[in-house]
Amino acid sequence: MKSKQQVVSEFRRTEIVDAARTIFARHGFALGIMDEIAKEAGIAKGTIYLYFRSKTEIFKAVLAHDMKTLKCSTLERIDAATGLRDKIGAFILTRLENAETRKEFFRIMDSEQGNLTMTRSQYREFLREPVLRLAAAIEHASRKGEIRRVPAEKAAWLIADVIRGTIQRRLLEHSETPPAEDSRFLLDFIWPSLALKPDSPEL
Amino acid sequence: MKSKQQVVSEFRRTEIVDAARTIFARHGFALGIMDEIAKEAGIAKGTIYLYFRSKTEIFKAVLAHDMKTLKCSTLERIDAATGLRDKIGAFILTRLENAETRKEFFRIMDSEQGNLTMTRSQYREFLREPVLRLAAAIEHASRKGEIRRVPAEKAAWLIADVIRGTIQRRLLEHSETPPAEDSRFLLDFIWPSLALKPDSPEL
Amino acid sequence: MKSKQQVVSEFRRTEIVDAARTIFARHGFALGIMDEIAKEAGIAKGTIYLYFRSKTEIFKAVLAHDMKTLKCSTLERIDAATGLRDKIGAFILTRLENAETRKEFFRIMDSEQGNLTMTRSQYREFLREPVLRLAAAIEHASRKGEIRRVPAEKAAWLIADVIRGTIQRRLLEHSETPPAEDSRFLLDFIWPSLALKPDSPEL
Amino acid sequence: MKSKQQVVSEFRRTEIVDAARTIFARHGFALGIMDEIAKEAGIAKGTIYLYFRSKTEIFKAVLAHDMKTLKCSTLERIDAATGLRDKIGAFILTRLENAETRKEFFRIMDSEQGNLTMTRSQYREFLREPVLRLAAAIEHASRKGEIRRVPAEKAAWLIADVIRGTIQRRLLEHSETPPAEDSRFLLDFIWPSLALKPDSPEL
DNA sequence: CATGAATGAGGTTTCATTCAT
DNA sequence: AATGAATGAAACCTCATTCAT
Repeated sequence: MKSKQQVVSEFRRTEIVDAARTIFARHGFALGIMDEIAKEAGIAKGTIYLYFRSKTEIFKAVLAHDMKTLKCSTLERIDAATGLRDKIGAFILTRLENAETRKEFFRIMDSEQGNLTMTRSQYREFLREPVLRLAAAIEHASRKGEIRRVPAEKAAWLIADVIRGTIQRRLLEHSETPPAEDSRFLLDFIWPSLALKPDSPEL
Repeated sequence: MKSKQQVVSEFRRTEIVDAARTIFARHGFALGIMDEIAKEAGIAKGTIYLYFRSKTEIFKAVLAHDMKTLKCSTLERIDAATGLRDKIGAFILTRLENAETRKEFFRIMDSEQGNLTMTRSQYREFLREPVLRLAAAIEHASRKGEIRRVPAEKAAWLIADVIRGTIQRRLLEHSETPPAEDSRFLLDFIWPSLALKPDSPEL
Repeated sequence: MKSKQQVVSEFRRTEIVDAARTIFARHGFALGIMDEIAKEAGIAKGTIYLYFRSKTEIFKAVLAHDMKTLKCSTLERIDAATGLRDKIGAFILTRLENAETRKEFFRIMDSEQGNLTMTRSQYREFLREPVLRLAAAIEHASRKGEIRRVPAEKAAWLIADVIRGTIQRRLLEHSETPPAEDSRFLLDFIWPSLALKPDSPEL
Repeated sequence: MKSKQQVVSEFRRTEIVDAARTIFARHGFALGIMDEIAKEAGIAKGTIYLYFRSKTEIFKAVLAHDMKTLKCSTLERIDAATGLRDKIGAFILTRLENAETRKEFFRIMDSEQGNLTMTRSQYREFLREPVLRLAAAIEHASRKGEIRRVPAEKAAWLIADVIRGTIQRRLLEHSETPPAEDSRFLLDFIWPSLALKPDSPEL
């Protein structure tokens, strides 16, 4: 049971993280200024330091929070789907939708990598779990002879790659295409690489 | 015919660009300090300013130079190949090999974004030409009935996506796998998405 | 009604302007360094930038403030005097006294020029108003036949010139002569140039 | 007898001093850059240091040269004139004409004072001699009863003051009035302050 | 003699972090 | 707990001076 203290504290942290995400998405880490984050959060600059030790700490918190959220929702929807094709579809769609609702996070992930010692590998880590979940499903289907024999993990990463590329293009071009449409296209395009026979309709 | 002056000057610029590439790859733009670049280049800080007006100018020079180099080599090898499958293979292999020899450039491209007014979109631009060249080949084959009917440009971008993902994984995992091997795998994996029939029964 | 904030802020600005005046008077604009101004003001260098955007901004503030003060006091005392001779006397005395209490400002005005886009002409502007006020009085007396017919504005500027020269000599020689004495001498010397008859006593 | 060496060396020094005068007049001492001086002189930057030890040295040379030239011409013309009124007229006219032909020097003298330890007092020194020569003439006339009894040196400085002010106004307003005209006006205006009786009834 | 590329001390400005209120 | 003024380390850039050619 949380004390009132904790609730308030938790709330402040969330406020700050939200503000920071906006600012970092806009300017990147180095050019995202504490003053701006404070203003965005509607609090004083000094207050931030009551909740976070440093700018880097906030940055990590932003990523950690978003990654956790996104990872969970992705895993859930993969698990909820039955059959490999649907699981892959769920993976794709979830990621595209998430990118839609959390553009800022994706913009950050797109831009800050390698600078802060962890970001890039942390991102990989965050993606790894859903990807491995997908890989497991591929492996399973592969063994049961439902699809071709493919290196499951590699295949799963490639699927993740095309999703990521698609997301980037959507962000870049301010695409209005519904996620579901891009999702369907991706699935149809990729599926023949896994399927035993050309069972996908002509594109 | 270049004068000795020009040769030396050209050489200095190259030295600086090389040093800057290393530093920017290591720390990103904002955190890559001029002092460090100078030290890496083995010259004094002030000297840099004899050849470049500002830090941003250097950054642009790094990207412009590498992009041009990479773009040209990619286009050449695509054109040299005959047949769609080989062209795609050439595209993949060239990119993987380039990433091998120019790791630093890829690390930069992976990490810097739209803060510097251009980077991200400039990168897109640099990739666009080879991708469109590939798309043209796909379109051609598609019309001649040699492959499935697919939206050529989209397909080409997806191919670029899996390559990019593979490159990143290679960089991240300090992979020792020869580019040719990863290249072959990618091609085999992607090809069924384009082929009329499953022509690579065993992977 | 000013808030406490505003009072403090106002006070800081004044402190900085005062320190800057001292430093600029000592070394001029280009050679007056921010570090020194900060030290003179007894604050950290960064603090200055909370109150002024740039070094140039501070310089302008120094001049604007002093000019306004000096101009107002001069105009007031000219207006307060009755009769041309007394008005001229008021002009001279006020300027000499001001130079006494604001030596630093005069040292700056003496040394900085049109580099800073404005200074010199701004100075002219600042002097112009009192001088024109004096010119009006001369013109008036001239038309009423109280003095010789002279080009009023030119005459007023010449009076300003001898005052300026006297001020400079006083500053340079660290003169101990009371302003009133120099003032009386100047007035007696100049007056025959305006008077109808040689009515001034032998010097 | 000068050797060829010395002649050439002398020539180079003059070239540099001329260039420096132009640049210092344009930007002041601190903002007058060696590169610019070199370019103006049409030689390489390094060459300057074969003839002058430092930037300050050049500045001093500029002033010293111009002051000497101007001082000599002024003294000569004062001496050449006979009678106090003509001597004063000669002083005024010479200064106005010099200001015309050596605008740059006057612009420097107007702007750099007090920064470089010497300038201001050096300037005073340069003016002092002609002024004292004038003072001597005034003193002489005063004793002989040709003019009022006035403190000769003070009076001479005041005359120098109105000249200086006039020069500044001419420079500032890019005045097209011939020096002779301004000179005549000044003399007519000042003379009554010295004359025994109002001898110039019409101005 | 002449050059101009190279140097690096030193200047202005920014901004993460602290601390008195 | 919250504030935001103050701090000062560090970044970018300039330019007087040197020195190898």
